[in-house]
Amino acid sequence: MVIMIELAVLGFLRDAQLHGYDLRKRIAALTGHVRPIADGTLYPLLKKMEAAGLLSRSLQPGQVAAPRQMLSLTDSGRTELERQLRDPDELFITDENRWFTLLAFLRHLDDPAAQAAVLLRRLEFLTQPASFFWDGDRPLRAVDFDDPFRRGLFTIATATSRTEIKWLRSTLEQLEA
Amino acid sequence: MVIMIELAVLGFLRDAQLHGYDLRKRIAALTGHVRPIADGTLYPLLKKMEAAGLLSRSLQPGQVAAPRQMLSLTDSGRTELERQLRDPDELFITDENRWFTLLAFLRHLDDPAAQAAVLLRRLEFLTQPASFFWDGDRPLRAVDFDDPFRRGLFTIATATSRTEIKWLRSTLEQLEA
DNA sequence: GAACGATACCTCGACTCCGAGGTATCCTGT
DNA sequence: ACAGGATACCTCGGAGTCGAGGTATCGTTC
Repeated sequence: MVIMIELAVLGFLRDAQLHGYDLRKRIAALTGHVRPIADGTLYPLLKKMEAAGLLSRSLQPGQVAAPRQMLSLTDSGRTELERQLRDPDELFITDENRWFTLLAFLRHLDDPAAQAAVLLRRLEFLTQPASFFWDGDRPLRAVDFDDPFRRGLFTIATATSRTEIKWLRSTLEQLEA
Repeated sequence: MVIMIELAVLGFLRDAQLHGYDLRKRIAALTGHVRPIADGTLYPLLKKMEAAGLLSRSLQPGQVAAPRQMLSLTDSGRTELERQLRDPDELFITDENRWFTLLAFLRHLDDPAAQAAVLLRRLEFLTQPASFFWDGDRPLRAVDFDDPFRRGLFTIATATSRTEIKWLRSTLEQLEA
């Protein structure tokens, strides 16, 4: 299982040096409304990433009270960010919350072709034949249900896919121009 | 952390008795394209749910070869399903994959008012003021970025929310009629 | 009879994440 | 001086999940 917030940590630190607390707040803003991240997840991860040489820390006086850790991305961290952006784990392609995290930092890939390759993966995912329910080999559609909630499921999934597919195609055209 | 697939197990078994292998395939169809569930997650969970009295198992000859376990929801399991549908964990409201699981089985709540209450929670979630990025106290919008990917993030999130909000409102009207 | 493949279920060590509880620092108010 | 609050960071035991490896059963083929 891939670490959900590692990419966010790398991405935000690529944007700018940040204090741990600030970083926490930015991650919360990006994905926390869907899925909050506990301190118990973040701080050990920061520690681990420092140990792995992905980021460095220096202690500074706090803004109001407590001292704070200034976090900076190392060259190694930068490389790791680019690696993760270029070749993201499948869950970053399929799970919306993770996909949004990926989008938030994709500009840090210099190569439009690499950016396009990532978008293509998402496009393939969204355009693959899929259904939530099957009758043997036959995918069931909204009309197969007299249940408004299952109908809603299809309606929502179809509409949201359509919107995103449109954006993906349009953005891919720009990247190839 | 709430068990992601427990609701799916309860829901599918509420639909019909199923063999473990069939159940696995249905869950995979419902949510597996986004997030596949490992056997190591499912089978111990079935065991745990049996121990908790939520489901019962009886061994049957397999369709082709190996013997299979026929799984049936108990009255207790039924009650637990209704409890989870009526008062779902917050993550089932906010995380799309889980929300879809919830929608798939919401018809098993008899009370339209209880169904409506769940939809209202999702509506509140989708209509709350939110942004992915902030500048101090100010939420940033798509126009604040010249980065096409962050712009896309807002575009996609806004459009998909709009679609679902529309469906939610329409369905709530039907439930109240 | 043995090997293989398909069906069907299981375990285990490792990893990720949670939530509760905690520590540390500084400033303000009593 | 002490308590409380806000800022800022940390740990730990428990829960959920993964992926790899495994067992069991039956039918088919050689």
